[in-house]
Amino acid sequence: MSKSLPPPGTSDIFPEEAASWRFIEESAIKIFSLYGYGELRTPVFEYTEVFERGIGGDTEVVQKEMYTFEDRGGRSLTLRPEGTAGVMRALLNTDVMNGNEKRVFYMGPMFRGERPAAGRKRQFHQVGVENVGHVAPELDAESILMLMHFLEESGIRNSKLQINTRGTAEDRKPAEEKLREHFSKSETALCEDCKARLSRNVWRILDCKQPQCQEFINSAPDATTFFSPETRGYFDKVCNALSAGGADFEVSPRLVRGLDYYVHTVFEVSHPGLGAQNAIAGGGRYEIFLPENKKPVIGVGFAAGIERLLMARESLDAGLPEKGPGCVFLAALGEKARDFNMALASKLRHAGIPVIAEVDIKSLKAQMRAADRVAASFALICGDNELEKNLIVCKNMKTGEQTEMESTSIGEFLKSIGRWHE
RNA sequence: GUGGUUGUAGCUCAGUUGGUUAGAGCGUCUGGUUGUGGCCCAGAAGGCCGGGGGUUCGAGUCCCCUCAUCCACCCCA
Repeated sequence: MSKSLPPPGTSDIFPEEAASWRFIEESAIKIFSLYGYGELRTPVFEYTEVFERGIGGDTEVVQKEMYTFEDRGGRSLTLRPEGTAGVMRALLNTDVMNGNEKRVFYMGPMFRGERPAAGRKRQFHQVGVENVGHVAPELDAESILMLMHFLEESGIRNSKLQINTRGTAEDRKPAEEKLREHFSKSETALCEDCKARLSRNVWRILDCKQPQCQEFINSAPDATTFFSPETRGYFDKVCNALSAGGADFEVSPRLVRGLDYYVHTVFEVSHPGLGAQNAIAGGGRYEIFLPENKKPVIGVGFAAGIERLLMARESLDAGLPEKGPGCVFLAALGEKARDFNMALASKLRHAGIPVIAEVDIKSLKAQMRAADRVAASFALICGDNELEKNLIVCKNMKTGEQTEMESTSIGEFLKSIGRWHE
């Protein structure tokens, strides 16, 4: 076994696989652009407080999953465990706090010190979007519709969209009381985790998968019924706009998300092709407090896990768009021909034709095998005979056809017959 | 962090109750007459059997530790 594996929970993405990644990323750029979003690139690490305040100190993520370190200047920095907080921090430098709407998307690696499992890495990758600075139910709905559009573009079928409302901070207090009241009655029967959640965060009990808790979760009151008429009206508008946009969704009063900053609409998309970690995307409306800021930044957005999107695609046997033509392989017989090929390779590449040239002196048989292995669409063969007459042998690897031609016109010929310019 | 699983060639895996020079398929390389790939045939290279310790006359096989993998819980994307 190799001793050169990357650290736990990370992986190397080789070219063949990277093609699928790029497909997802390009789909994201294409679709998000259709909705007026532009890319924002923020650092992969931030001051630790950006996440502590932005995500919420009570969350699992902040408490035990962050990669935090001190830099040489004694600053406490943290590798970003999610994208939203850093984006908000960056947008603070704009006029977003004055009600001006900003639409941005991001993509890149995130880091969480969890135990790796199916669909979970320590370095994982997300694409996400944020609509910041403006509140309207239509924007919540548009964000969700954009997510579904993106999934469709990415070739991901059979996904399931669930939505819920978390209300506002004021809405939650009375609802929380009712829930605590309900679960307190059966405290001794709850699982250990839920007993702790009873005081720390009752909402999470609704999310619990332990069998012994299900009975009490099912009999729990629908928390949203305790929310204010305004909040419920807001949520109705989101649902109506979603229906109008043609989205299939399910309202799940028990959908609770693990980050503290959510208010009003929350949503999650799951896919059957994954495993225990079946959420491929999730998000919602949020109010985020950052260091030195009294007012929260408001917005709505989501993130999708690229690894999980790829798993979903794989379960569907989704193919990639047709590959372009292969490269041209330059075979040489002898050192003179090899040197000639080096110069020719440079000319062809500058003409936009991808070229792999053999640098070692070896048998033509071996070189043709190599050409086949790299899936070359043409092989150009050059030896002493050709050099003398300024010719070159051009072999079409697919048909086996072979023609001799002037070496000076080979570039034009290849461009006319190949499809590299497309 | 808690459980379980696995760890033998570049890859996928065999290795019987511990017993001589550790195997297969695929891949790679070389050949099958002069300068031609894919198919076929022949041959070759390539393994501190994850690492360390122990039991034994003898360990890839048994025991302990360690590292890593995969999966589940937790939580999330």
